[in-house]
Amino acid sequence: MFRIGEFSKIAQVSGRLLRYYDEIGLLTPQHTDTQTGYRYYTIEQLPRLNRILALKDLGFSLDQIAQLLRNALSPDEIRGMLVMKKAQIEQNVREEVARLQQVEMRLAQIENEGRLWDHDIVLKRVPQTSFFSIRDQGPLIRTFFALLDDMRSTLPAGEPPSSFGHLAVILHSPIYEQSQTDIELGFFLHQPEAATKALQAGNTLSSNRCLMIRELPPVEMMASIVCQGWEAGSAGYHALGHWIAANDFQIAGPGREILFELRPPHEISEGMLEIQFPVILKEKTTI
Amino acid sequence: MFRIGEFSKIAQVSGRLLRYYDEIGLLTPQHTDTQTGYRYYTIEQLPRLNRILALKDLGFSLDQIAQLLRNALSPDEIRGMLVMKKAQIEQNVREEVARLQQVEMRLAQIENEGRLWDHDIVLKRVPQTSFFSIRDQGPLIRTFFALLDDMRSTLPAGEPPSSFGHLAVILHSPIYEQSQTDIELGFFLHQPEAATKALQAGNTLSSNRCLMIRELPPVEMMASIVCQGWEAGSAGYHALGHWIAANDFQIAGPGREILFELRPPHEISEGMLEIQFPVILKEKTTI
DNA sequence: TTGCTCCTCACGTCACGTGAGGTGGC
DNA sequence: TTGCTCCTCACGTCACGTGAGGTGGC
Repeated sequence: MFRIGEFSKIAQVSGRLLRYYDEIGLLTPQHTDTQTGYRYYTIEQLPRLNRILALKDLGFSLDQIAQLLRNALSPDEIRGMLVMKKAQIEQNVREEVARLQQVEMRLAQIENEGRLWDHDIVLKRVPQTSFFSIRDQGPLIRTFFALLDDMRSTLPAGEPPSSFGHLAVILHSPIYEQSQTDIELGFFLHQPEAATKALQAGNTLSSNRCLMIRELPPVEMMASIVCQGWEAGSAGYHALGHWIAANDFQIAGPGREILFELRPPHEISEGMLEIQFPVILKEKTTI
Repeated sequence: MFRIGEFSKIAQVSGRLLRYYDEIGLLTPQHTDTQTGYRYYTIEQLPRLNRILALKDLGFSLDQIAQLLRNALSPDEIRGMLVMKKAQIEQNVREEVARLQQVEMRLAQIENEGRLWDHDIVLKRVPQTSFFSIRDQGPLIRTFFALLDDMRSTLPAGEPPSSFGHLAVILHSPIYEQSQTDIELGFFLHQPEAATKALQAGNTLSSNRCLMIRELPPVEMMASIVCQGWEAGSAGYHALGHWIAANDFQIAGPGREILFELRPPHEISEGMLEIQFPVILKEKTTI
């Protein structure tokens, strides 16, 4: 029998930790003096504590550890927990590596320019999103309004329901070809089910275009700038392009334009928008 | 001017987050109505919010972000923060990868044996430690007592000071060669400075052996078992050896014996001890 | 008797999420 | 007037660390 101090020294943990594990029932001392409240541990309890610490190190919560040690789980259930944990750790690794890239990028930037921020361009990660959209080709402005009309005609009362997010345009063709573009217009979806319902409502399009719901993949590095109005947006494109080149990035996919304000058609070009381009570090070319 | 709801929708964050950032002074609304308390934001504040979110994503705390955005830091200081952050993330990656290995090992184990734990053997990570030691070769038992005597003679009153940790033995030669072993005996150190002082006190050894303080490297995977007494310890060695082979590990360095109890010589072999061996996954041999 | 160890509260951590209960604006 | 949005508390999160203030054991 050891008092808490000895036991904590043997196990290389704090007394507070042992008291806490007692409190939550994870490791109850062999005996507790009812008079003094003193906790007494035995050496046979050390392996259990070691297991707890080992599982904690794997990233399990104390709650999960309690389950794992209660012997209430079948090997299959334990395997399930391990597989989930493995996937989670792999995800963590991917995230940390992405973070690392970003930090390295910032470091390079500060070497080049002496500061962390260029104008109002920010680099961020964008998670996976559902996108409810319609796509066509043609001259930029005309196609945009045609798609917008089509989209509106599918919405109840021409207004996007509250489960819809912002209006966005995905630019599938290079931006400098304004006469023959390939663009996709749609709404981000907070709850994809709501849109499915809208689709099922059976609204038909006046054109023979196709409504679709798809998942936009997550983007690790998205260079973005916010502009007020399409005129400023044009300048924004230039700034973004310059910034991307100056920081040794290259564009790695279709750009997006997010329209924060859904104004009536005649003044829609005054609304605020965000221009986004996914980027990756330019691979170094051998000389 | 946007009310908090609109601004939060534009920025894709919660209202609570904006209120919190206001509360800690990280992002104060352009204007707050003194009567109603309503917060009003402008579009010019969006880039700042985006920067905050981007830095948060890199793993900085809100406190650090506040510093970074206060423009109170020189480029050099910012670079310093980034370099530190980079090192930290790299450390995280290493840790996550080690975790991943451990989880994979557990998965293999549950496939093989149908349970997570074999007897009382646990696999754990052991951090770097300072070790205050003395080393010699010879028959195991005799050399052990000789080294222990030597070590005692250097300690004030023959007792280890409180800054010393447990007594341990490192087995530099294979354990089955009991007649001609190479062992290192010493104490783990909580505060290396204290031991340095002990060394400076100038105690000389009766033998011509050498006291040393060195850093034991961290061990990612340490297979360990706790036994009561040297007899049980002998069985412990067998169990460990069996377990290591059965789980496709191989021993990857000198083993350790940690003696938790420093009893008087005639009954020291009754004390509790932990046997440890660093292991790695056996590389798969091509058939 | 004097230290030393142990005890039980109870607050702090970090960045918000999540109600509760109440009010302003169209 | 009715919703809708906004407000301010205030508790909860997770696994303890860190005192404060008091008592038991040799």
